[in-house]
Amino acid sequence: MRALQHVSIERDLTHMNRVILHVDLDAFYAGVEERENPDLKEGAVVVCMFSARGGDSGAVATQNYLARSLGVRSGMSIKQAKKLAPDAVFLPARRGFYKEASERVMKILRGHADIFEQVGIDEAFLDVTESTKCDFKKGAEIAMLIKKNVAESEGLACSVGVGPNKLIAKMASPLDKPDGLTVIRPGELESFLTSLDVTGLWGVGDKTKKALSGIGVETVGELSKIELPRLIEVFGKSKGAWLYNAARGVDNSVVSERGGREQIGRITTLAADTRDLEAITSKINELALEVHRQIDEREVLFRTVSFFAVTTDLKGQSKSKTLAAPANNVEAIQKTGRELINRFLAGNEQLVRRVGIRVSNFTQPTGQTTLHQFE
DNA sequence: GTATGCTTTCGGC
DNA sequence: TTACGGCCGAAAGCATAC
Repeated sequence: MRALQHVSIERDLTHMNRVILHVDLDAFYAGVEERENPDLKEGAVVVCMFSARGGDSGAVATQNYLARSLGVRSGMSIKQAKKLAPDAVFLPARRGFYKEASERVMKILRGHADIFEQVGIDEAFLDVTESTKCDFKKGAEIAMLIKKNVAESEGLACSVGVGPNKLIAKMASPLDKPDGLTVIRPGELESFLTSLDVTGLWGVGDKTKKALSGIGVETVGELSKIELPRLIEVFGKSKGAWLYNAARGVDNSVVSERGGREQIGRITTLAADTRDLEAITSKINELALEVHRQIDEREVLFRTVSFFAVTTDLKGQSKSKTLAAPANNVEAIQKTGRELINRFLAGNEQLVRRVGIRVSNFTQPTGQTTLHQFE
């Protein structure tokens, strides 16, 4: 009897009272550049991806907070950024260099986590439920320690959100940026969520906002008043249930270590717009070599190949094909790539500006079923 | 009808 | 309206399977 009670309490604790941290490096690329050259901190810094067209063709990857205050945003054209911040320093992005810094930071973060999950180059989730014994005060102390460690060893600022699950931690981390720390305890969920616009929920974008608007819902508080059956009726079982839970700050998704990227691709801007099959194919073949080098390194097989194109009007389109059997040779990428290029050209009349190729749907070369047969 | 898988688009940084 | 990278993962939308 006592044992049963103990089990059920323990299960409740793990389900309801997790302590999750979301760590996000502030203006990461710009932060690394500032650390390398502290004089940069005096002014606006814009880290750019220059295209193969030369001049200022390209887009902004990220900017420091001074540039941000002038209106510069990631994704905007470099030309536009130069109009907004003519005195800023414009630097070419050095991705490999940032990756090295990222790896050192992630190593620090991993050291503070019971369970660790890296997301992209500059974000991570840490489950610290065990080591804090579900104590949010201890969670906040770990967050402060992480911020101190990352600042001292890498000279970088980060913002941390602490919450009872991934959803809340992720939503909390940007609230106090830069160099922020925001803790949201289970008892504070309702007041935190109620007045938020529905798009404030991580996972709710424009599409879902419009659909919710259609049933008279604008804020998370309003969403929480809708009955579950109604949400399932409008959004289907899975998304309806997700919305129902999210509106209450409930999220059962777990922090779990990732095995590496799930897709590997390369994309580039052509020297001039074209619809020439041979020109596009030869560029894709080059990119395929690079993609193949990476999957070779990872020692994985792929089953899906995707071709991606941006046309003169700057609209993106993709074509993909899943192979009957996993492959690992560059010829499979190139051959399928050519097939997809043909399909794309057949269905589109625009000139092509950017092209890319990517592979996904990975499997391990030695199938586990084969191993299990001998166990 | 629901689950699953595949293709395409979207959106963040 | 003008005018733009290179990635990535997730969402959306559809087809097919059960």
